[in-house]
Amino acid sequence: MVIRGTILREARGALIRRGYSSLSMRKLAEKVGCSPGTIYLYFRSKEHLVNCLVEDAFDKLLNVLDEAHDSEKPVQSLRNKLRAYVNFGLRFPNHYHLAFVMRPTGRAVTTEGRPHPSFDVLRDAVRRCVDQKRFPGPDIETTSQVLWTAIHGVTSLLIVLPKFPWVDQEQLIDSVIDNAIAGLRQPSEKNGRNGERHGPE
Amino acid sequence: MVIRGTILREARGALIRRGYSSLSMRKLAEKVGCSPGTIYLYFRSKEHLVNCLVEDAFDKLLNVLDEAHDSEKPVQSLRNKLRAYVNFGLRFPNHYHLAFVMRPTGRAVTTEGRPHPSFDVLRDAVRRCVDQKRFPGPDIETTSQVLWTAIHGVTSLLIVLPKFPWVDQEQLIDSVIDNAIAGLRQPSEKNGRNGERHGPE
Amino acid sequence: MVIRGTILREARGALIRRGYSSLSMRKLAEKVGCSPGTIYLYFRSKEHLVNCLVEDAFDKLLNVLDEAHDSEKPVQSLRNKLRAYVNFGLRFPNHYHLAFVMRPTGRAVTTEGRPHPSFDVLRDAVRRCVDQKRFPGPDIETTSQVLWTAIHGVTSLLIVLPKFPWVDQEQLIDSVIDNAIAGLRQPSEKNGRNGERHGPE
Amino acid sequence: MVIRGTILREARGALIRRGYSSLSMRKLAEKVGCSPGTIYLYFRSKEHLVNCLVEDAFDKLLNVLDEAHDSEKPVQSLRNKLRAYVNFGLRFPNHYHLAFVMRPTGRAVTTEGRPHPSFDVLRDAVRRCVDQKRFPGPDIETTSQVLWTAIHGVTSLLIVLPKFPWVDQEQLIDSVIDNAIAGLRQPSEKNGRNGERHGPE
DNA sequence: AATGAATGAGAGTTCATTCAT
DNA sequence: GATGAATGAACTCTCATTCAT
Repeated sequence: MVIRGTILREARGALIRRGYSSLSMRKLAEKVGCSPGTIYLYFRSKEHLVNCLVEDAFDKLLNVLDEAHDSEKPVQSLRNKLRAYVNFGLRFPNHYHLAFVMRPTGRAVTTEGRPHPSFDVLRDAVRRCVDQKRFPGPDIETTSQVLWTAIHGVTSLLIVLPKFPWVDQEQLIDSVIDNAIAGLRQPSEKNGRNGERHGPE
Repeated sequence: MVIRGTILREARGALIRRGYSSLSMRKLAEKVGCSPGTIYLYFRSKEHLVNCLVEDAFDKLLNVLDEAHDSEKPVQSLRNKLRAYVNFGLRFPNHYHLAFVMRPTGRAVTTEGRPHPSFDVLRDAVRRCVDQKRFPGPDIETTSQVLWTAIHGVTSLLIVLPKFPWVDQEQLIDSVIDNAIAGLRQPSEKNGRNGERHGPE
Repeated sequence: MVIRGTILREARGALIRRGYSSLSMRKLAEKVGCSPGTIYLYFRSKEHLVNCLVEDAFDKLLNVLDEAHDSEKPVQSLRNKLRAYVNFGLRFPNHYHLAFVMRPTGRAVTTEGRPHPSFDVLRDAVRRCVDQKRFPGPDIETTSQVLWTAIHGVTSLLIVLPKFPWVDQEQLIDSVIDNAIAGLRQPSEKNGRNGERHGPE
Repeated sequence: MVIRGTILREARGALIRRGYSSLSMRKLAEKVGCSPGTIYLYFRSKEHLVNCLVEDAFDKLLNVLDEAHDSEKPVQSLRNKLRAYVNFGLRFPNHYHLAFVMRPTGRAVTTEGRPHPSFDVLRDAVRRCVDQKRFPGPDIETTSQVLWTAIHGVTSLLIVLPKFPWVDQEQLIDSVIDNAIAGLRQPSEKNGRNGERHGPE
């Protein structure tokens, strides 16, 4: 069964490097050190193989979020989850890319219209903050999605554009998380797209 | 020369729908209504064609940001730029995907280590806010990158996961932008990744 | 366009020799002297190629039957058609095999439940015999089918089992046709499958 | 040893449904419920397996012909054999197809240039008719072959072209046999392929 | 400027078969 | 006896690309 793991590992790398269509079962077999047919003993098809990769990525993410240090202070706890999310993306960029950037099928992230359990973890952490009056907003769903887009933004850009002249990476990530949470803590000023309705800025 | 534009247009659509490797020069020629060889009169290779697509995408983005309504109120002006960025991504998901999601090499987004001019537009807008004391932070570069990751996060997720059960899209985008700017306006509390150093949360 | 003919010719031979599934597009290309892809410039798929072969076979048969020497004596005319049919099978065993023995799809011989036009030629010849009182039977359709099965029997067996210790081939064919027609000329004794109902035999 | 029978049975069905080359040892094993390797314990190779199928088919046919109800009336006896032959083909189309239609080599039907014993049964029945003066012709071999081609014709066409708009099947078969025998009973008019030598037709 | 016929490489997949266990 | 993992060759078909016209 060690060969199955090898296939997954090699496939993950190749998939990110070259994209779905350029992931060649033949070349993959060569890298793995087996014959093309052998892969089909473990995976029904190329699509099945990629689906397994995505599933794995989500499972891994869910584990990471679950295990993120829980604090009695709910905001700190949320902060830990957010940071764990980004760390996961940076330590397993292939997994992250698979799950949220490449999305060969997009199936895994939403099963039948419901978000993936890993998003539930995030939402729960937000809910606890609201329950304990740390955040004003009543709209837990919106808040959760805002936070998710924030950390996805920094994670995916760092992965996809590693050569961009980023400021210090740690500082950037901290700033993103700090800023997102800081924004939540004060009563939101609703400043819609039409803009310029309030006082001088 | 009209044929060149047709090729680019059809290629752009097909590229996103099917991915780079599934973009077939033969099928492209069929859609365009010319022979396969004809494409090679305008583009050296498939790679060259795709590079041209990416360039175009960035040019288009730059135009959009430049033309975003400038206000005398610098924060409103920044807000307009951010909103224009998201709008660009949503109205031209093909371009956006090409420019910021798909290209693993990120060649176009950073030419020789320097950010693309469209990022300069964003940084300038931030600088004006700081100059006019709307934002406390002195670190313009970090602030700009934080804002970029925020709007990239929401833009790319909306594009990549259209079936996710998002809250109302306009509301989400507004919230993201509001929250990001709100966070900037108050003195940031530095709450590092080790967490739990401050008072009760 | 000469290459298309070459492909068809080589494919016909290989198809009979090795059967549909063993007809290899690669090997075919090699025999033809072109690359595998070239075949696909002329035929959409392997199935399409084989269908063309079958169509051709039927067209050829129809031609042969149409051109069979028509006599003023209707039975002689019928006899000529029957003999032409067998001759066709023996001179173009590949075509015949394709049309009536192998039948990879079986489409060609009956289009939407109707017999192929070449069967019409045979039926017309029978009808003329009946019209001119050479044959007693009123049932033209049954008579035609009986004759067809007779000549198909000898044709296909001669093709499929060339090594069987046949009596002289010409004599056999003549005997088959003679016998089939001789049987028709006398009022048929209906001797059902249960048998032994009539007088001593 | 029950497994050997299962293999043969499943193979027979698959062979006809899908053709020789599409008969997959792997899928066969799956249907049988054993591993691919197991089949090779009973059959040296795919070819060997198919040869066994053909042998079986001939054995079965021989049994059927032998057991066909023998009558004291020799023509009726012959008729019974012919009818049994057709019935065999229709009740075991897989076997029949294997034995007389599919095999291009025709190995089984002629072993070292001699006809298969099942043809002997037919010839014997003919011989008895001639011995008892029911048939005029002295040429038993030709007569036997003529009869064989007749019943093979109707049998194989009914199997190969089930969708052809045949007249009632029983009626057709009876007509074929009646007609073949009727033809034999009257002195054959020798009307060769050059035709038109005799009186008006 | 444009074509269309052609190519060689390579894609995913299935095959009959082997062999250590 | 029987297995199941593995193989290497073969499959149909599509690809980006070239080039004589």
